[in-house]
Amino acid sequence: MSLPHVLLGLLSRGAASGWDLKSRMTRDPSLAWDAELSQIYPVLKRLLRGGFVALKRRGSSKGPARREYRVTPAGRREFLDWLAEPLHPSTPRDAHLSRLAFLERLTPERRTSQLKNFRALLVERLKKANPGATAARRRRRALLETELRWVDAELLLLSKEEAEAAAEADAQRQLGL
Amino acid sequence: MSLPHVLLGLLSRGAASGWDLKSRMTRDPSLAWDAELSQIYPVLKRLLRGGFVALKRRGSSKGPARREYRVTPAGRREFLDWLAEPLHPSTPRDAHLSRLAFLERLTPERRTSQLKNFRALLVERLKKANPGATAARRRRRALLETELRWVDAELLLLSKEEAEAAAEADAQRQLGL
DNA sequence: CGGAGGTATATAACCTTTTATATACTTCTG
DNA sequence: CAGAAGTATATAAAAGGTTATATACCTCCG
Repeated sequence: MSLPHVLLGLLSRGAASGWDLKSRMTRDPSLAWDAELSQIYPVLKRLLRGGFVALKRRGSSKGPARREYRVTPAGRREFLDWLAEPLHPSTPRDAHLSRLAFLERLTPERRTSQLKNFRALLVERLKKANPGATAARRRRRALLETELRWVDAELLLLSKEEAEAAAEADAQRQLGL
Repeated sequence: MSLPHVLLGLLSRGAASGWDLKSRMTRDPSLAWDAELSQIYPVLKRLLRGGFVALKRRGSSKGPARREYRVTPAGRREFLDWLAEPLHPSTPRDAHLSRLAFLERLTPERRTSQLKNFRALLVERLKKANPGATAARRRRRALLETELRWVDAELLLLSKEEAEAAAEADAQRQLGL
């Protein structure tokens, strides 16, 4: 049940429409949250009915009229209460990483290619990572860097294994002669 | 849609009941997945109907009869296909970390106490972290260690800020004399 | 001027996950 | 022997999240 609170948090950085909120969430991965527009619109309505946000209609230069929301004092209070709740490190679900847990089931070649692909994507993310202006961004960057180091270590292990296997095959061939 | 595949993966480490699968998932955080029993039982039924697992009823020494499942060849194939899909680093949703993104909204004192609490929980997790027998476990451990270093850096920053603020207050007092 | 593409809101249908509740059998403890 | 606690399965209801689809207005390009 974070979405409403995250929206309140984003709104308290400045009034915004549902569309704006979606792009703010998508643009900033350090937020650790994202949602579809189809989820955002109903939540904004609920927040409006609850008095946590106020609505201002605004003609827009492009497209249909924008519905801009800003937080009310009640909304700010709700947000701050949420923010003050104790923080836990979590082990969130991750569809891709759960695959990682079974990596050893693949052949070394496939494992290597999976990890190389993963590495390339990590590097891309690191390039895009925002400078560490906030604690959350510094955290994100540090984690990405660690993950990169980890992939490299795994790739190294795999290449060593391969070299050993090759050496052994060589030795066998020598014996055969 | 990972749960069915994760269950197949766990089952291919050895036949198990729904109850066993739940405890395997909960015990191993490097899996990056967990689910409630109420979700596991229906999924196992679906897998059974689909021919991906086979059932063996077993009287149990304690409690009602166990329904033990094992993967079929079709299940193994399905699992390996899933495993071979390209891996992406992801930015999963995390209810707690999304709170972190707004940390700067709290007063420095509250921030410090939040981070100290977070730190204590991290240390606990690190203690429990399994030795790095698999790539996924090595990854998890590395990330936890990085997170710990990050919290310490943030706490250091905060204490410096506090010291500066104190010094300034001191200077003002001196001027007032 | 027709269509592609971006801005903007909205809803229905579907799937996944959580929470609540029920049942059954066993062992251990008071 | 009553009740708590652990093992085990099961289902219903609610909440949360994704995918698909519709509408509307604008600009730019051919």
